[in-house]
Amino acid sequence: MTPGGLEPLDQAIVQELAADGRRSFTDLAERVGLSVSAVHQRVRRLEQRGVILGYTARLDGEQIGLPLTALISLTPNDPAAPDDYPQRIQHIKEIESCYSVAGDESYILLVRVQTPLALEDLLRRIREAAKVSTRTTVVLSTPFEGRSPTF
Amino acid sequence: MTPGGLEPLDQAIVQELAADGRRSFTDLAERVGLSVSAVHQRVRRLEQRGVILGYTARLDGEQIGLPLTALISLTPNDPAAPDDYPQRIQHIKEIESCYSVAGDESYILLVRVQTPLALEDLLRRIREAAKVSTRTTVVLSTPFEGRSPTF
DNA sequence: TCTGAAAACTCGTGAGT
DNA sequence: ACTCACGAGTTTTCAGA
Repeated sequence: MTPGGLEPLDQAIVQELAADGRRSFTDLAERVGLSVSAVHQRVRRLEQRGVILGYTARLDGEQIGLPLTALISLTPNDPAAPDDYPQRIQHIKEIESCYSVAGDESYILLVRVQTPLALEDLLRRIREAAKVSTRTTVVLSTPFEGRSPTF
Repeated sequence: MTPGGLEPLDQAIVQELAADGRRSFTDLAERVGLSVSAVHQRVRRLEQRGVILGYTARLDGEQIGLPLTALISLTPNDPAAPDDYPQRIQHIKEIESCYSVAGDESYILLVRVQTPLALEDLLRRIREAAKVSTRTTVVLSTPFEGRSPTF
């Protein structure tokens, strides 16, 4: 169980911030048993090393007007074309995540839009920008999402 | 363009917090053009209404010792069984997100583990807990993930 | 890399418009 | 619903071990 390249103290800090990204240094210091300034230094170092990539508010898609979530699989039209798909589609704001995958398809995208019509338009833009075929799986509901990892 | 059930001011606040979940109220106040306490009130209300579900640090899977990401599709073994799959698998910590989907499969899971062996073990636990068949797509790389939505 | 202390800044609340 | 004001708490920096 555990060691994954990260010191126990850093691991504890990172886990606390994954669970609550707005936890104060004072609070973190108590939980991990260090002084406030030691925690401060460690968090800054974790940010600089790229262990912590950033902080975000998790939002309810329904309530922010993006009720339709979908997973889109991408298959290149021309298998010989250079593999620069992420670059070609990164400007498309509706794409939240992009995974390069092993399997029948090359990429899987997670997208959020307002309406079915917006999804149709999005698919057209993705196909044109990346010269790919798409296969779309609509998300009906999200039992849970973005839970913080345990390690 | 825009109105999705959220006031422009709330929209601006929420967008700032999606981009940087640790932004201070002072900072937010300047950006949206309100007093600090007005922003404070609005953020509290957004949290209570469930528009903001929480805050998290985004972490680098490689660096925290969970380098292997996978997408797992679930198909019920017994199509007549009650649909309580999320409940049956929510205790499994490696599962970060769970989507109920339209299509050939019933659910798609996003998971993170240390090693191929840990993935094998995880699949066994999922199949046993939920009485499902699984189809696994291994993530080779993540060009981008968890980008904040624009709305 | 840690601690402790001081200064600057931010939070959180309450009163008032 | 917003602003202003104030005390409490937090962040940030620095010297020293």
